[in-house]
Amino acid sequence: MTDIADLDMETPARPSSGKRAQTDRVYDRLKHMILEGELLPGGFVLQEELGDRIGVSRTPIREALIRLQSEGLIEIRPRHGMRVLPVSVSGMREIYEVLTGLEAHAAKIVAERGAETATLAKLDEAVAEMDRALAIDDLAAWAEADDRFHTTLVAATGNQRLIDIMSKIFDQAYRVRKLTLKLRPKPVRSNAAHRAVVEAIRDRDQQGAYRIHEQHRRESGKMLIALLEKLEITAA
Amino acid sequence: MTDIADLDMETPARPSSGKRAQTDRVYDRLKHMILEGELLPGGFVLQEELGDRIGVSRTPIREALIRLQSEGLIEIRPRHGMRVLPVSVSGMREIYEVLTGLEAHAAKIVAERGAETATLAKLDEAVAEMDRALAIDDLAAWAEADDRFHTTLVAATGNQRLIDIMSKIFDQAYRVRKLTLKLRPKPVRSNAAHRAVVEAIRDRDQQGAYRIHEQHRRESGKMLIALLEKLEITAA
DNA sequence: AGCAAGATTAATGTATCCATTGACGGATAC
DNA sequence: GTATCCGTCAATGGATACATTAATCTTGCT
Repeated sequence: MTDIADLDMETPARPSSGKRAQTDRVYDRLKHMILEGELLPGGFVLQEELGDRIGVSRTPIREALIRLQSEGLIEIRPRHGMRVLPVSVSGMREIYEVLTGLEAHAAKIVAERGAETATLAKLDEAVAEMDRALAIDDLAAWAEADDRFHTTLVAATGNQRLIDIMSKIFDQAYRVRKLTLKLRPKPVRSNAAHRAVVEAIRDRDQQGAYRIHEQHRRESGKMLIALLEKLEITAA
Repeated sequence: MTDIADLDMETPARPSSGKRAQTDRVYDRLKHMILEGELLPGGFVLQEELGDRIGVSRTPIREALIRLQSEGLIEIRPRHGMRVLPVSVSGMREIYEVLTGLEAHAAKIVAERGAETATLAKLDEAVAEMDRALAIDDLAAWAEADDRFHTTLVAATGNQRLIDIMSKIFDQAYRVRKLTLKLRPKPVRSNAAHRAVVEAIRDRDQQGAYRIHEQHRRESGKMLIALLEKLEITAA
């Protein structure tokens, strides 16, 4: 019964355009609302209210909520509705631990296998952009380039499962990172670390890539946690 | 609006017993069927058929399927039903890459923070059990102890997100591991590696714990992949 | 015979309906 | 005044009904 042709389909392609089901649009919409802070943590919201707000019945709402819950963005509580989960300081610590381990591992893998020139170029470009942005104090641009760097690095492993996991973790951290962007010290050392990682990858230096990236993530994680503790920011 | 009391609830406790919703039971049931091979990869199964088989309407089926899909166990294809995803060789490679990176990182974290004596005892006990099982060629018992070792190690980090991610990855690998258990060479070196990891943790030797565990996972991954390639096993 | 366009059908996605159940408030007993 | 019990009610979980739509089959044409 197992068709040999099935093998290539192991990661089903989700049609990103064209006719999308209502559930998917609701999911995207809600996720956007959560990430961008239109829907804040704390209060419970009823399914019906969400339905009214988005203009759809409870069914697609429920299905979208199930997905969001399994991704750790919301909590569904039987007779209270759903609420956006706050990300506590300890939650952020968890997130950074995973981030550190997985990204450093990704750097090692990429260094081991060697990266395409196109990938290296993308990484270089991201670092250059970070420098540029930092020079003119454009934090938003810096953050964008930083994201791109990390995303490119992870994508370069070609490991879809790894990519998916990282993406979910990123989403969980998104709000906090956005909030703290303006408050954190200027990320000067960050750029140097990124550059060094690219170099290690280029040199096929597995251990170096791993060590440098791990160190970098660990430090920026520590910085962020310290910042959060100082600010007593608990939710974003 | 953000209640300070919310912080502790960040990881909502799922009531594991008591009144459970039908959706949850369907989810458990389906997951069990998939993991234990009662529902094989390859063929598409319609929602209605599942409903009939389990004795429930399509609604809870759909909701359970959404969860299973987001966990990477099945694929839902609009007019064909759902099918259990086969785990290809390359899929297994992905899984082991993640496993390797995360577990080694977990070992490092535990070594860094130091483990409770209870945890160390559990790990010791698991290793002892593995030895015992190996001596009498009881592969099932060995596998069970091996699982327990890895689960305990990851749990010892106390990082719920890490634990959840690992659990999902484990589930994905479950069928293949079960299939190959009888076919793989006797895991003699495995036990030694496990023992060494526990020692490193006991000595608070971060780097050692990381290096040994990474090496171990990497090797057993390679062995498994080679085995799969030889057998041309593509789905479980 | 082979192929294309249209009709048919079956499975889904969504809406709606209904029964269940847990939260809340008020009344009562202490 | 306080705590407890019970009744009410609202929100949910689940079943059902319905519209949509893509896959398949038919049929006619070349």
